[in-house]
Amino acid sequence: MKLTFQEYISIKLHKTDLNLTSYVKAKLDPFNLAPEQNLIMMLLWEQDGLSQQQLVTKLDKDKTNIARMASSLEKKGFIKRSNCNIDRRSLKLYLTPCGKKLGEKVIPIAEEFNEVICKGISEEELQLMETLLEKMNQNVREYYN
Amino acid sequence: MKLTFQEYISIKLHKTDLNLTSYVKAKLDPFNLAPEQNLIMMLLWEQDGLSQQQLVTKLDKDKTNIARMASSLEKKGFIKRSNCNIDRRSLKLYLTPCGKKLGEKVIPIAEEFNEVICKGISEEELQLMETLLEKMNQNVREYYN
DNA sequence: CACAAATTGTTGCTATAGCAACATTATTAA
DNA sequence: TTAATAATGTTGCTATAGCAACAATTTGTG
Repeated sequence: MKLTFQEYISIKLHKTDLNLTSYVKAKLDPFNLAPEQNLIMMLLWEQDGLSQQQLVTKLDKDKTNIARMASSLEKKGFIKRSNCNIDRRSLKLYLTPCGKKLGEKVIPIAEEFNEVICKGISEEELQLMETLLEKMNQNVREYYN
Repeated sequence: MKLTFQEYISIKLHKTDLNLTSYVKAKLDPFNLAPEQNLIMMLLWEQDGLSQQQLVTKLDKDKTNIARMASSLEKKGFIKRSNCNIDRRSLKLYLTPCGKKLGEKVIPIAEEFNEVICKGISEEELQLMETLLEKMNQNVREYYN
């Protein structure tokens, strides 16, 4: 079955993701915070003192990215990195006062963003969407093995 | 309403997109073709001789990216770029014999990929997913204006 | 305990992704 | 028809994104 370019679900998904990311980027620009860096901050606002490796697991990203984003966040003064006493290989990320204050401004924006994109979408539809996304992830994982 | 990190639909969408892209990347690596470059090729296999500006519109990307990817595809020998006679600002992209032959191998892979990720998902569910993705795009567009 | 293996993080590389500023060409307006 | 404006593409910048190779540290095995 020959598909047209527009028919690939992965392409639509990709475009939507880029579109949403671009919107987030614009919203966060005034705070000197890039979208992916914000994901790290979101996790730290939930739980301070995570290690880079923990962020790798939670964000499902390469350790290289995490290291560079963390370094960038440190340069901006939002976090401090310090070596873990128990495992001296490990770097832990701690919010600075500046980073904590940032959360008070940015978290409401993140929640508003979520409301905006979900407007007119029912709880059931949202739930199904999550299920389908997870199903796709699983399909890919299975195919790898 | 305070959301947990895992509850943001945009984050799940983003992760799924990255996961799918990473899979595509691995599948296309043997062909010396990056995922986004492949999108350009897909469009050219459908219709040869598109201009960079046409690709910008179809792919919803910045012209900078298109220019650089097109340049890369040209270096790899899959396409040739030539100035349009009617509008001399415009660059048109044409498949080389090598680029045409590539399509015979890669298009089946793209279709197989689509089947893999859609496994166990019904036509109705897929349709709803597309509708919801479009709805989210629309929500963002409206909020911009 | 000593050495092999795994873990954690960094550096260097390439590929997206988009903004701003610019050059060239085409179109529109006065 | 000339001048202002649009459109098309390029260059330079920053931010993801992930691979390979490496260094430092910890863990596991003999």
